[in-house]
Amino acid sequence: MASGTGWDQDRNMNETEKKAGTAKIEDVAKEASVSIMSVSRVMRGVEGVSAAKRSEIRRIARRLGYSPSRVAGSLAAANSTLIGISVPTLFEAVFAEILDGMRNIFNRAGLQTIVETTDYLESFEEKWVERMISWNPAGLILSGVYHSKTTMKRLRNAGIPTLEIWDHTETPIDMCIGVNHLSAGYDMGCHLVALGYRNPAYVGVSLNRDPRAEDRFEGLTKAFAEVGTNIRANSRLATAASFEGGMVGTADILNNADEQPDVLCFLNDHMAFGGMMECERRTLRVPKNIGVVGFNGLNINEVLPKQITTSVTPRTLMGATGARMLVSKISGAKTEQSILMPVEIFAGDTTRKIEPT
Amino acid sequence: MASGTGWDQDRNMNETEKKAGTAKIEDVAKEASVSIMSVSRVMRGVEGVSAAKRSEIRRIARRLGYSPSRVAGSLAAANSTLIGISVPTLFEAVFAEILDGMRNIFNRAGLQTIVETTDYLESFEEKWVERMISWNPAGLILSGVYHSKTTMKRLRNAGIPTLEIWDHTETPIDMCIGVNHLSAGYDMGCHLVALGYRNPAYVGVSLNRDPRAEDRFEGLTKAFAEVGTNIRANSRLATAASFEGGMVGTADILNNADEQPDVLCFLNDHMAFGGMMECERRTLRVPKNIGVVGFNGLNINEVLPKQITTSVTPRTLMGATGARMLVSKISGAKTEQSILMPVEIFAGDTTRKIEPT
DNA sequence: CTTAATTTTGTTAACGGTAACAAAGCCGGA
DNA sequence: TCCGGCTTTGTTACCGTTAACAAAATTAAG
Repeated sequence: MASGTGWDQDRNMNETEKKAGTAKIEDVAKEASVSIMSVSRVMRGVEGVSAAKRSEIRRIARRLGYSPSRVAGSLAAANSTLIGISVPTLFEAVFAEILDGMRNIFNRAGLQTIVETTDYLESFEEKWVERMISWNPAGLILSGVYHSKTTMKRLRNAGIPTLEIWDHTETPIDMCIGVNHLSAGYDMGCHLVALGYRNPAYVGVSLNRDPRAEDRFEGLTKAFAEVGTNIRANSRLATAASFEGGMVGTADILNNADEQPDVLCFLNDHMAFGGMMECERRTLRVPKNIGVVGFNGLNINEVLPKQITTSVTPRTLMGATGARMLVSKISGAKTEQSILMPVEIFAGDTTRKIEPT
Repeated sequence: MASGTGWDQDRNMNETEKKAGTAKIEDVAKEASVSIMSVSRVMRGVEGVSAAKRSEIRRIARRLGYSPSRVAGSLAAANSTLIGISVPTLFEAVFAEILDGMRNIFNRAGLQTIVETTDYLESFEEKWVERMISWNPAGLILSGVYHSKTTMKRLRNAGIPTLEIWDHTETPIDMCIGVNHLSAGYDMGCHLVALGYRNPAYVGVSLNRDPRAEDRFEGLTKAFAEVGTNIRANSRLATAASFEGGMVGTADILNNADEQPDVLCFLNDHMAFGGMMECERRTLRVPKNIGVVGFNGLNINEVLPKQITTSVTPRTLMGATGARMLVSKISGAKTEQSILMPVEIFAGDTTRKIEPT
């Protein structure tokens, strides 16, 4: 093969493999002495090439390390295999689970996903939408139903199949699947009221950060207001929805509240766990002396000796169903416009029936 | 504006906004009575357009809802703003944190990231690499240093800046930043040996699943072998590296081991926590009756009354540094080829000094 | 007022493919 | 042998943008 000199070796490689990754359809066509179209057909797996040529072209493409350019391809064919997905954060298992539910569906449909985090910033989401649109995606997925005006307008105009997930509205940009956070909060509130709790406190994060959490808080507030209690008066906002945030917020409340609360409601299960740890540290017994309530049904609950009372949301199913909706919309089928998923209250070991005082 | 009839309104919109999202550079150019190139220049923010035209073009582009096609753009300019990132899973906070560290760096550099999960499957990673290459990315990031042969060859040939992260090797495909899992395991093993533990057990997940965990186990094994103890004889493999997996594996060991272990080593902190819960359920006191050791420095540790002894890895910093390496390589600068990050042992409350028997 | 230098604007030819259509090759039947 | 129909192969014209260069307009200098 190579004659032995470095120069010849280089030259030889130049002919057969070149800079490899840079081989284009033309190189393959030349090497196989066929037209570019034949190569294109083989690479895309469409009919109309004789078996002999087909396998010959395949072999040469492999040898040259040819990889068809999706950039050129999707420009020419005006088709896209890209799904853009925006979530606020990947630290919340919620979104990891939603994404996990989507994965298989999109893979099977041959769609490529682009995941981006917005850190709960509308402005960031807006820029992301702009960037994504310029990639001509087959579909877009946004978290929640609150977006900037520009974002909404942009998406309505763009005519790209769009799915809003996790939150719910009857008037989505295009399609929507999620839970009703307001009623999730309200239902939990009613549950607590029914148990006899009358002196609740809330620990969350700064307002305007996570609108879903805000809605749940709103629901809780309403439920307690119906029995004449104002939970809002007794709330603390930590800087992060983390274990530690829950702990710090709880410490703050327990130190400073006029009257000791009989139940602590948290933005999510992470915070609830942190808060519960703080209670135990102070030898406040849960649920004997104080109740603890989270949100989401985090899987840490599986191993806790005292399972946290929480609202269980169907994350994986939501992801999978949402992905299916989007795929079917993309393929032109008629699709459900808006799906409301149920939230179930899990009555754990951190709340109990309270005797009326 | 609109004359009042539905038809006219439609017509009006047709002229000014069209199907909006579908406006192309040509439409803007026509509307502004300038050449396509002027519009292109304005949109890209390059010099050489008079202030008057510039703002006029901007206005019209906005009105028409014009969004430049990155697909066409990157084909023509042969430049790419895409960074492909592959991680095994998003359920491990490790990877979420690494990604978080990268985010700002890439954003600031104007690079778009595409995140994909491989579920620890080499075959999946291989397909992903193939797909990514066809998008002509500016750079690629893979998790770990173990990849299929095809993947390695493909990447070496493609000439795309590639970063391997989380694990470490002196012979990366291109660049590498991570920790040495083997010595992390070994160091923790030595730490435990020094504390006096001689009867360790291990709880992880099925072999060949997570090669990094495998390496750490190897290191642990070596450290204990040096004092004549075989930890491998006393190990359990759960199906998932979760809270529950840790609990189930622990129960299995405690039920079936010939001799009760004096310390339980876990694949990560999640499993360690689950295991600790199981110990407490059995009123086995930690660390009095049994030690518990995790890996990673999960942030749940911040709130636990007993902080888990663990190896702390610099995830966020690793992500940020890795992203910087890649960016600088992309921009043609000379770059470090391989960076080894330190792992620190955190001596928590779940291990103690053991008296020699 | 010229002329040169500089800035602004426009033209042409890619970028790497695909769609749509045209041409060529192959087959059996008349 | 010739014809029509089917399959295989090739040609041409884009897809929406940018690089490179050319032309026109403007400004500065003499």
